[in-house]
Amino acid sequence: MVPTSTVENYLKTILRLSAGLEPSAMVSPGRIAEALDLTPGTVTTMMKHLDREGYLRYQPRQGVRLRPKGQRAAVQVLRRHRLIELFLVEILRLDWAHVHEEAELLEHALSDRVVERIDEMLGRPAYDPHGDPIPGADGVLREECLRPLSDCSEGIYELVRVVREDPEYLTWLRDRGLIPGVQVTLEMRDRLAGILLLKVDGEEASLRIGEPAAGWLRVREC
Amino acid sequence: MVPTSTVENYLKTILRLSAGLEPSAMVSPGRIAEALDLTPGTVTTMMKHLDREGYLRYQPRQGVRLRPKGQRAAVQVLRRHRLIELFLVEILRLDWAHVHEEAELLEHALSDRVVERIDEMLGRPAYDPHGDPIPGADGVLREECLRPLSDCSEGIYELVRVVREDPEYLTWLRDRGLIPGVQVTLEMRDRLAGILLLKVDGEEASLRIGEPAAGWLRVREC
DNA sequence: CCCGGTATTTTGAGTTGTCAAATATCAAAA
DNA sequence: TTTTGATATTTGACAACTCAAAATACCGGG
Repeated sequence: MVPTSTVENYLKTILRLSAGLEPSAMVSPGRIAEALDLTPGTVTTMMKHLDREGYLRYQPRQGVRLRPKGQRAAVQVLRRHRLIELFLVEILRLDWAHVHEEAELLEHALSDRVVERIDEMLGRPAYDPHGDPIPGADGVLREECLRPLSDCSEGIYELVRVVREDPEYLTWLRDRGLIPGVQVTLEMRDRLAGILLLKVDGEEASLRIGEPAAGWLRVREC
Repeated sequence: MVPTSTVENYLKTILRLSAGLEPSAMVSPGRIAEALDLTPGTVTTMMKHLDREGYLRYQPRQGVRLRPKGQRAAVQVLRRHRLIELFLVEILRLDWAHVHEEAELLEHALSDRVVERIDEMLGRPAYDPHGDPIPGADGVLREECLRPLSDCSEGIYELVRVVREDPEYLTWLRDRGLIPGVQVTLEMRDRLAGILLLKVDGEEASLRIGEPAAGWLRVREC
């Protein structure tokens, strides 16, 4: 009855892959295989299984769409994952560059009881250390429309979210004050060179950052 | 290279089963099967596997003895388990009656990094909430010789350890102030009836407890 | 010294999750 | 329309872990 951690990982990945798409859109097996680093055949097999179990709708050669049961399960995993990340940073004082990997393991091992205590202890937080929203215990996952900094024109923005887990990248960001909540000024951009010139609030010097690296940063207009 | 959580559970169980025995003693497959709730055949298969992997010495129809590699691995699991239990009680304020079950899951999912932070945060504790010693990071597991309260004669003792995980029993103990560190006076015992009369430090009334229930309590002479 | 009961091992099979490689499908280009 | 290339599915296999039940070994009493 209770999904295995393998199943949880599939569901979580499908949820992530379908974020932003219209609800009717299907996720292709290939993208799932890619995301989980599995062979396509493995994914096909599992999709049939998850369909039989009622987690999702699998239509051969079309793809897959979460059903309510799968959606609920996936959101709960996401909730655990993000609460754990915040817990590791806030309470255990772990480096934010590494908490994703840790949470990846722990998200399958924490009981509801422990998750509830953590949630309470952290004061029912709304965002994890990367700025991702933490779903409530009721399973409501609200999405915000944020813009990649790489799509913005000159102006003042609030850095809301970082959508990349790579520890080296995260360390680089933190060393330059680029953490969620900080105010950044996009002073100038050179579209031909693909470089942005930023002023990070609280930092001395301006900062040059390439378009790909700016693309992982999601901002809100101030 | 890294043991699966299944293997960790076998090793942990073998360590527990060989605690108190002389180091040359072998643990029988039957007892392992019993402890892990598996069929004997399953255990035989696994013992051969663990022998091949160098975790232990398996002698057919004799039993099994941990080798250094298996001993180390088992002690590390024990360390994780006990640190987690204490962490859950001290930091997360979970009920001590339930932390064993939680730790049983988490002990396989925590990285060394997290364990180290927890250890530090708790101030390098020596004992878990049940009074079991927590092995150091170096893998040293010291054993103390404690007496079951059911073997003691009238006198004053310190309750050091509770060697049973059953939540109902633990709740019952706590409600009567019987937690590790408390001083208890064995006022009288009725060997024929199999009942002990206790005075728990800080409690009003004396307490009657049966021999089996007293047998799970380990004490040190005051 | 054999005999019966208990503990252990063997055997054959099932489950879950995975891969490699052969095969099938489909849409877009030719 | 036919071909082609990308994507998806099928097939056969394997590794880890487990069980049920048959076969075997061991031990103590008669």
